[in-house]
Amino acid sequence: MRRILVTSALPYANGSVHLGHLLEHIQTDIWVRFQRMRGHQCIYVCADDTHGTATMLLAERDGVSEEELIKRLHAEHIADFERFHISHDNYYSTHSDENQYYSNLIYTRLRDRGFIYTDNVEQLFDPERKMFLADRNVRGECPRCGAENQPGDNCDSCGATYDARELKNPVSAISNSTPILRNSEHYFVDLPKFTEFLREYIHNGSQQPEIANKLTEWIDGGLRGWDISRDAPYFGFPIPDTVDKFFYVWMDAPIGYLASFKNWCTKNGVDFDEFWRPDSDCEVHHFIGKDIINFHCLFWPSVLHHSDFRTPLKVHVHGMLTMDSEKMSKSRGTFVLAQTYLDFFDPDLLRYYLGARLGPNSGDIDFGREDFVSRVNSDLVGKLVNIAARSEGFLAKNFDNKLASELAEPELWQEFVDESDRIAAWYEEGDTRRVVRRVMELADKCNQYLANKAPWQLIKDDGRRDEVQGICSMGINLYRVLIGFLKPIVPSLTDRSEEFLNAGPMTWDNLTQPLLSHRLSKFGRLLNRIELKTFNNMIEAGAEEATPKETEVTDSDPSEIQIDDFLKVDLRVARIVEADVVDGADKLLRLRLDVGDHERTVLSGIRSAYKPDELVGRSTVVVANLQPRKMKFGVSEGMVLAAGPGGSDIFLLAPDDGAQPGMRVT
RNA sequence: GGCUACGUAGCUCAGCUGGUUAGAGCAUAGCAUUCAUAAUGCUAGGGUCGUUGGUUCAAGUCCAACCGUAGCUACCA
Repeated sequence: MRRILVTSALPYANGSVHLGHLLEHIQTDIWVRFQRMRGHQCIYVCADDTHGTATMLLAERDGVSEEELIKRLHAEHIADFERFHISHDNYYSTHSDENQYYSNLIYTRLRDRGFIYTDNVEQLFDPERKMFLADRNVRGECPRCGAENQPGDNCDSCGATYDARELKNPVSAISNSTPILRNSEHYFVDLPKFTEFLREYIHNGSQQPEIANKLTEWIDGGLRGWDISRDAPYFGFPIPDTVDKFFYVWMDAPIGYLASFKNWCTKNGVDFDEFWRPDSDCEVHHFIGKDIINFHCLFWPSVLHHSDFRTPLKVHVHGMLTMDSEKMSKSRGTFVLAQTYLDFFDPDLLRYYLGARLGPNSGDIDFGREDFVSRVNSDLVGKLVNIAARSEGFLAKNFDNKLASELAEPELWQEFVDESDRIAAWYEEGDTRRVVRRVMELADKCNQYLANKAPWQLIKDDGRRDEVQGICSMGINLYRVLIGFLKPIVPSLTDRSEEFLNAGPMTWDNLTQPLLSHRLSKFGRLLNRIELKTFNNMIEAGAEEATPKETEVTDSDPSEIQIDDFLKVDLRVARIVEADVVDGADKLLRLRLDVGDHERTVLSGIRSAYKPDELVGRSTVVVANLQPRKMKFGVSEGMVLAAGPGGSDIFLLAPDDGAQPGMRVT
């Protein structure tokens, strides 16, 4: 049994989970589920990346503490990933005791060995906010072409790169004041000292070939010291034995992998050092996007190696996600949030589509809406699931759902089973698009077999009933192998299939044993076709969501409203008289509300936290003058109020005893 | 600008170390079929493999230049 630790890059705690995050977590999760299915110990950890100026400014804008902000997003991120069946063993935070401990430990080890030096850095300083400005927080005129309102690192207009200090007429993007130059002492990791180590490390098989090329280029260009300190005010960990110096967020972010794992180890009684001591024979795998290879393939292994930790066995780098061949864009609506996607589609469909597109190299992945719809409909529904559906009918009607006692076509069965090793090898190297392609070829083969045998003809002949049973049992058994091969990619479709197959969870070993003389349980609908229209609706919804948010950011004072604004909202006490689940919707409950003089129907997305029965008879608060909204499953006439991040953490508001339906809330 | 990838049918891609008439799926058209969530099977059309040169008996496959696309260019999170 291999012992494997796996990570995905840490999502930053300043926004919601979107399709870009999901690409990475789905890729990782497929790999993780595959390893577990093979019987290996595979621990998958992640965390929120919480530190830095961005968190600080965002918290300030929202008028909350950084801790509150990151706590809220943490809960939201966990809920989002869960709904996509991302099987993290621990989803932690870089703002944790463990992380501070390891950050300090690594830093002091590096320092005591002479790998840290200090240097004076002259930087733009915002005199009003009393803080140093990162390049992105300065705007000014390009020193080369004179274009206005350019950021502090390079010019969008002419492409020049420069130092923020060269900008003409610089302005702080935070306070609009004019920055001044100021000196500050910074702490550096002496990266050039690690050059020889890195040259060896990047060719030890831990990197994809094209990534190793890229890294070689950087190393050949000469490494510079890595600035790991930031001045106060900064949301982060103070650097030991300094005043007002903090670790740069990229210093403690990867250490968050250690912290999250340590936290899990403590809870599960596992020895952390088994995995992280230099001579460990456990495996460590990182999954990242190609935008952050410098941090993970240069800084991170250097830092680990020189502070007595093992280095990662492999860094799996994927490309960026584009939508319809364009960058994801908030205003176009193609910057799709996890929550938006879930309002429209089953998570397995995204997993399938991305799985079908992802390979072992770091090329970009384009999400084509027509491609998505067609792959789901023809591959998953038309080819694969259809095999089960068309076979099952005969078995249910004529054979009491019982499979034949032997295989009708042992050679065909063997041909499918023989693919097991090849497919496993593709999973291992992250080539899931090959897995999917091969499985679909086999599905074609299976449909050909069924078309050839035409059991719907044979069944008319009483003397050939056994043949029909044999053919359909083949269909079911072949379906089982195929869905088993795809289990890491589409876990919930597999769950439903396993239930129907009635033979327990599939492992990589047992899926190559045929089911004989076995009784299936009742067949339910496994998957629905989708429409392009739904996809377009999702994009529209995404665009709508994005619009108000962006104006909010630019508005000078968005947080205050007038009393009139509040009084426009007609809040009423309502009693829930009926509550039902909505057929076909995952998240909605249909509530019948008594609001005093009449009753009305409200569709509410609280199904993940409440059962219909527990709601009937309760009082709550409803927005009574909300424009009725047509939803996919009917018209909703209002909105009930609830708090919480979502998932099982939704809390319906309730008035104290005595409040009667129809009373206005003021 | 430099670097790293990529550029094969309308779309998404296979084509391993160069070797018979360049493949698949989707889409399109025709036929068949009706067990299945209109699902499936068979057949057909469609590509001078980004361009131009070169190496070779032989190149989509190697080399060079050029064109185009994407990303990176580290003190941005």
